[in-house]
Parts: sequence; C-alpha cells; structure tokens
Amino acid sequence: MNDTKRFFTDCILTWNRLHNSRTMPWKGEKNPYRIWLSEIILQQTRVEQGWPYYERFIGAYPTVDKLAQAPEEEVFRLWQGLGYYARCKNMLAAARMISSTHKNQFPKTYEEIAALKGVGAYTAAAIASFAFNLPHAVLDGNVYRVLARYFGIDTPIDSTAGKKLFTALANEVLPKDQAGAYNQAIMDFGAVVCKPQLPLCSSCLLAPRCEAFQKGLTDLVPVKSKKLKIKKRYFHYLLLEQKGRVFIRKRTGKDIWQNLHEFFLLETSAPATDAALQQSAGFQSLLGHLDYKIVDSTAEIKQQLTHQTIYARFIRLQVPLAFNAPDGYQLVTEKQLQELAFPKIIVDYLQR
DNA sequence: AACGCGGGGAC
DNA sequence: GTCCCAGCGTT
Repeated sequence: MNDTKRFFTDCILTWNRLHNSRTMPWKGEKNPYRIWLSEIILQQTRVEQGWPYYERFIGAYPTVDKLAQAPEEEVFRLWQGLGYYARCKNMLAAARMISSTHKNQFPKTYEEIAALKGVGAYTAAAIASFAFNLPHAVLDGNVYRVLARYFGIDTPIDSTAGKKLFTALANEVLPKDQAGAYNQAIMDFGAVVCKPQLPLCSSCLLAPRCEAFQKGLTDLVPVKSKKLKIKKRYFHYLLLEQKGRVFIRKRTGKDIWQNLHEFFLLETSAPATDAALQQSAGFQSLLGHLDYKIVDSTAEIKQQLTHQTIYARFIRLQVPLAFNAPDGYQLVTEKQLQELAFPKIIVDYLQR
C-alpha cells in the first residue's frame, strides 16, 4: 500500500476516534441477526427513515426464528411504507433459511451470508465485518463517494468497470485487522463529512491530499452514467363496496408494489374523468350491465416514485349483490384492511 | 450490461 | 425540480 492510501486509512480511523459522534441503535451491535435486519432495512434507505422500522421489527421479532415463524401478511404490514417491498419478501425467505438450513444459527462465513436472499456484496461485507470482523470492505453510496473524491476517480460508479475498480480499491485501503470498525467509520465519514452536497472540506483531515478538493471537483465526482426517465401513470381505484365490505387483491406480476394489496384498478394512459372512465371498456366489462351507484370520487392524488409519477383517483361505488368478484379479488371488511399492507398512496387515502 | 424497484429529506 | 439514500434481483 502506498503512502496516499495509507494516509487515507489513517485519517478515516483517526476521524472516527476523535470526531465521530454518530450514534445509531445497531452501531456496535454484535448480534448478527440484528445487524442483518438493520442492513436489509437500510438498503437504499436513509438512516432516519429506517430507524423506527428497525425498532419495531426487533420489538416484534427479537430473534430470527420469531421472524421466520411470523405470518407473511403481518411482516408486510410492519414493512408498509418503507418501500422496495422485495426486500421484505427476501428477508422472510432468508430468515426461514437461517431457521431451517442453519438451525437458527446465523451463518458465520462470507459465502454463506452472501448466499442469503436479499444479501448482496455490500450487505454480506457489512454483516461479515460488523459481526465477525472478517476482512471484507463495504461498498455503499458513502464509500463510492469518499473514494471517488479522495482518489479523484471519474469512472462511473454504476458501470461494471467502476464497480470492479472501486471494489479493489476499497479492499486495498481496508485495515484487515479492524475491518468492522473501519467499515463503520468510512460510512459515517461519508454521511457526516464527505456528504453528497456541501461536503465539510474545510474541516476535513483528508483535504490536504484529496484529489477532488485540490482540483475543485467535489461536485463532479462520483460520476453516475445512467440517468433515469420518469413515466406518468394514471390509476383509478374503484372501491367496489358491497354490504360494507370492499373488493381487494394482492398485487402480483412484475409491476410496482408486488405483494401489497389494492382495490380494483383501472389504469389509463392519460387523465380521465368519472364519465370518461365509465365509458371505457374495462369499466363496461366490469359493471356495464349492472345497477351500480357512484358514492364519492376524489381528485388526483400524486405519488412520486423513483421511476414513475403515479396519479391516483379513488372512486367509491355501491355494487349490487348480483355483482361477482372479479378474478383474483376478495371481499374484505374494514377491520381486515387494518391487517394488510397497502401502498402509501392507498394508506393516505384510507386515513382520510 | 441494463433495468426496475418506494418513499422521503435536503437543497 | 434534482439528487441520492448502509443495494438487490431479474432480464
């Protein structure tokens, strides 16, 4: 390891020792189950957002076998509002695997940890180093940023070449004998000092030898190559009500909100009024020949997702007893709604 | 290699 | 609006 790299590692450890005051409930935790749970919750999620979920999950499922035995709907309901719901599904699968295959003993090797559903390179390194002090460098958004700036690397972090380059570099500057403490330190450093916007360069120990700071490029690295395009979608939720109950279904397929529930959905390619909607083929085939009554309908409610903007309307209809459940839909009571997981936009509607 | 997946906070 | 968050699995 050359001098530039040695200086980097020393600074991160020094900063951690002298200036790091960031505290979180899972920090310093040695229980691999708790570490794993926190890491799953924190994937692409800010600490402040994940924190209360972590507390609730640990409260509800203090051990991995409790989680493994929990009903899926109950776990999804607890995850409701956190987003990226595949994490929840994979988390349950992993818990069940640990409970069965590993007999409730959390796996202790990097390979076994990485084999768990929902555990990728970052999460495996985090668990391996935090719980077992194994020498694997974490590579998350913080680490990419700190490394890219200090070493002045403009290779896109979301390219294959970039991942390979940064992985090698991260493991090079990792002090193998204190992997856990160092991994925690560099992420804290990225979150507190080397922030995405307005980094605290004037008080940064690395600044004298930071490539980006010396060249005034902190706002230009790290580089991301992919730019996302956002599409607009128009959802019309029909609350088909029958004797105080309503039809819902669980979302399946490849679309958003997998495994969450929803009301009967009609989607249009552009905004549509109640009148226009009632003329549509979807509506007609559902209710055209029946004596229904629209009780209430809302204006568009907007929900911004990463890749899409959802404009949803909610239309309450009383449908006659002659109306049969559409395929895949079930009739539930208000009370049952409280125990199932819904997308935020539906949760917001239901709360009003 | 590229894409899709939530929700929210900072600016 | 834009960026990005303790990323991952699928195609």
